[in-house]
Amino acid sequence: MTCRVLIAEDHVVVRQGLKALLEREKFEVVAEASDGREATRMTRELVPDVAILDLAMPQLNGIDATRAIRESCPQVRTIALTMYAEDQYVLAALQAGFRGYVLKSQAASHLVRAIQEVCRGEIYLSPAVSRVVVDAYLGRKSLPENPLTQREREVLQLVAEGKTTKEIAHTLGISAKTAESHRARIMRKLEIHDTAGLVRYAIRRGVIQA
Amino acid sequence: MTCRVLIAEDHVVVRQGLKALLEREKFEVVAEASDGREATRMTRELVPDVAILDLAMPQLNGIDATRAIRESCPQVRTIALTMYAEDQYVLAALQAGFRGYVLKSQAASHLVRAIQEVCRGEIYLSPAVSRVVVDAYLGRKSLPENPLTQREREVLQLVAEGKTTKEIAHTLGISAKTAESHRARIMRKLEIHDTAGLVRYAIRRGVIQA
DNA sequence: TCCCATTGCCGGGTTTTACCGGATTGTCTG
DNA sequence: CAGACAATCCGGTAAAACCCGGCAATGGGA
Repeated sequence: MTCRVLIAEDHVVVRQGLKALLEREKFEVVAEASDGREATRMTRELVPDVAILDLAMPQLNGIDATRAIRESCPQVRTIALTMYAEDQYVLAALQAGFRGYVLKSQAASHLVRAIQEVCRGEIYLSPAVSRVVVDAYLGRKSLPENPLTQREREVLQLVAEGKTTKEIAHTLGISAKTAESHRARIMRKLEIHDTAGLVRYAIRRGVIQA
Repeated sequence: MTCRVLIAEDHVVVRQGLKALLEREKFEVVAEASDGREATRMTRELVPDVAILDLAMPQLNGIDATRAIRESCPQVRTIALTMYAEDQYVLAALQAGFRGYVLKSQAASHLVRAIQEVCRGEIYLSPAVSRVVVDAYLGRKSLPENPLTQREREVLQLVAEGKTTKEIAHTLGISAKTAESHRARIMRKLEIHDTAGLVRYAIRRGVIQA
């Protein structure tokens, strides 16, 4: 079976690299798009079997592009190709109708496999993200944005600003031990186990600026 | 002329895509690295003609990797491959000794051209970044002085990535005590006295991404 | 040539973090 | 009302981070 593929990815070098790779694997790359809007338009015109979409694209992101594609061409299956493994992206992608989710940090063979499976009507998830989905199912919770409570976010911010536990306790008018528990619970929830990780998380989430 | 190339890029799919692309163009890809440290080690072992380095890599970023490469293998020419067109990255890259600077948003032909030029001893800049360089020359715009030494920046990056002192020592092949003194010296120089502050500094300076 | 910056190493100290337990109160919701 | 969860507090331990000295080899620049 020859599988007709569309690639949407804003970095041209990367996109052409993917194309070379897929062609070597005997897929037929029928179109390349630089942004989500172009991707939806080309999909309508050419109706590929599979559309591979980067999530981070100008004009229209991959999530919304898939929603658009599912409306106009429901028979076209889409695969997300991204560097993000965080649950908010994964769950949002699945809700939008992606049939595959592949991390850029995985080997190319994963992408090849994903295309084959999705083309056959199956679902393909990168191993690292399967866990996220199972967790979400078991918890019956599509974690909204932020699993942290108000109080925990306050503590997170102060930690990320470089305050010691003692200073945090003083600022919030609680005991040092309590501040410590908050910090510990934050770490458990986020599965981050060092201060540096908390700081990076806080910056990514916009809790503080670098 | 066959050009022996090393590719360093942390996202495996992207890296393998680039490899497929370059091999189609008859370059010989002699090595692939997932981080800057691996890239410098492989460069020493295999001495390629050209090393293509992503700027954003774990363990050791592309800028510092090029510095290291220029010390141990000055005959190896390096090309930066990145999504960043901001002057701080471009100028820092040139100061570090990169002979080529290609944006991921450019067509693959630019990368091919860059490899050919650089291999021949020339300099290659993506059109969009040439402007930055000329501006900097005309305006005598230079980067804010970075008070840290190469070694200190390496330690800083690892600290900001959440590595413990012991892990840093192991990574760099030095004693834990030495790693500790580096960290202490960094803190004294920058007048930053906590990990969180170091992480924010590292992100501001582009040593790591959030 | 002499000096200084850099890098690496060591001892010995205090403070803070990270992780392990457990407990109480109030609120909101099914 | 029961159960879940948020927020608070507490004790203990081992590891790590932080801070203070000093010392030695190196190699390049004044």
